[in-house]
Amino acid sequence: MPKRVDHDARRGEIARAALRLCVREGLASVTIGRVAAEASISKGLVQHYFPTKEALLQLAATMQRRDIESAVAAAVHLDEPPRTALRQVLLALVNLGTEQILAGHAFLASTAANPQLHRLYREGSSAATAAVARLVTEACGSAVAAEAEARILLGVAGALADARMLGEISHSAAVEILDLQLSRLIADSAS
Amino acid sequence: MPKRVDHDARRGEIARAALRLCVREGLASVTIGRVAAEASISKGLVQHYFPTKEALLQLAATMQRRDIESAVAAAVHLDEPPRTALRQVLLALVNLGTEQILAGHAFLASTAANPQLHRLYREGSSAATAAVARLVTEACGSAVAAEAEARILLGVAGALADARMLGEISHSAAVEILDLQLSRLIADSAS
DNA sequence: TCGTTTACAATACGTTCGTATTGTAAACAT
DNA sequence: ATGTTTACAATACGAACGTATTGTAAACGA
Repeated sequence: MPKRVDHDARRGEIARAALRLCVREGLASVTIGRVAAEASISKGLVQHYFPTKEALLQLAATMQRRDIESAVAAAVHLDEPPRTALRQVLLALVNLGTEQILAGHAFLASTAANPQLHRLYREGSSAATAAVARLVTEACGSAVAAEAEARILLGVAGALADARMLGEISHSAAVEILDLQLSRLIADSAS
Repeated sequence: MPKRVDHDARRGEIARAALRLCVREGLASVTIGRVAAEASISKGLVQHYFPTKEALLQLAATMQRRDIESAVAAAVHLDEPPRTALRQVLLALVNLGTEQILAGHAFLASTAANPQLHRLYREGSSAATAAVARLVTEACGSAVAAEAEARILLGVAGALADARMLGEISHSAAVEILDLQLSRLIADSAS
C-alpha cells in the first residue's frame, strides 16, 4: 500500500530467501517461484527487484561471501595479539554454519559456467589468503612464507568445516586439529 | 539394432555424459534431455537405463568418486617407501582436473537435500582420511596423531586443487606449498 | 519357428520453469 | 488536482522439464 521502500534491503531479503532454499534443497531447486514463496511475496515482486534469475543468484552469492566476511570480522577482537587474532579468524571459519558451507560449495561449482561468479570467488579467495597471510607475518615475523602458510591454514580450516558439516568430526576435534597446525607456526597457541 | 549390450557399460557412458555436462554448465543444466544429447542417444534410452533422474545423478556422483580413487591409485607406485607414496597420493589430488573438482563441489552441495549423496560423501571422506592416516603412520611412526595429520594434509591438498582450478596459483606453487607442509611431517620429502 | 525379451526411438502429457504483460492502489511531483 | 512513479499481485505464455506410453526391429529361448 505505501510507497518508498528501501530497495537494497528488499533485494537483500529476497536473496536471503534464495540462500535458505539453496541450503535446504539444493541450488537446482532455487527457482523464481520457490524463492517468492520462501520470501512470502508474489512471483511478480521478485521480478520487480531482479531483472533476471541470474541477477538474483549473483546477489545471493555476493551476500553469502559477505556473511562469511562479517562472521570472521565479528570473531576477532581488535586489541588481541596477532597470534590470537589469527586463531580466532580460523576458528570462525571452522565454526561456520552448514548454510554458509553448503552454499559456498554450490556457488563454487557454478563457477565454470558463470564467469561473474568465477571472478567473485577468485577475488574473495585471494583476499582471504592475503588477509590471513598478513596475520601470519604479524604473528611469526617475516621469516616464514606467509602466503604459503596462509593457504595451508585456510585449507585446513575449510576441510575441518566440511568434515564437521558432514558429521565426521566434532567441534572439539576440529579445534584440536586446527591447534595442532597452529602450534607448528607459533609457540603458545593457547586460546 | 543388435541385442545384448553391456548394461553397466552403457549406464557408465550415460553417467559420464552427465558429468561432462555438470562440469561444463553446472548441475542445474543436467537434464534428461541434455544428457541424452550429450551422449548422442535418444531421451527414451536414458530412461531405459535409469528409472529416474535421481538414479542417474547417483551413479554420476559414484563414478566421480571412483575417478578420483583411481587417479590416486594410479599415482602411487607400490614399491616406493611410504613417505614417497604419501606425497604421490597428495600430488595426485592436487593435480585433479577441473572436472573432478567442480563436480565434487556440486555433489557435495547437494548433500543437504539428498541423504544418499550425504552417505556417499561422508563414507568417501572417511575412507580417504583413513587411507592417508595409514600412510602417515607408516612414514612417520606412531608418534604422530595420524588421523589429525591426515585431515590436515587432505585439507591442504583440496585447497590447493581449488586454488589451482580458480587460476589463483600455478602447479609448481601448489607443489611447493604441499612440500612445505610435508617437510614438517617427515624429513627428506624430496620427490 | 514363434513368442518373448531387449535396445532403442518417438511422442504424448501434465507440470513447472523464466519471463512478459497487465492491473491496481498508494505516494510523490507539479 | 492531477499525472507520473512506484510497490506489488495476477496472470498469460512458450519453452523445457521429468515421466509414461507406445512403436519397432533385432536377438534370443522354446
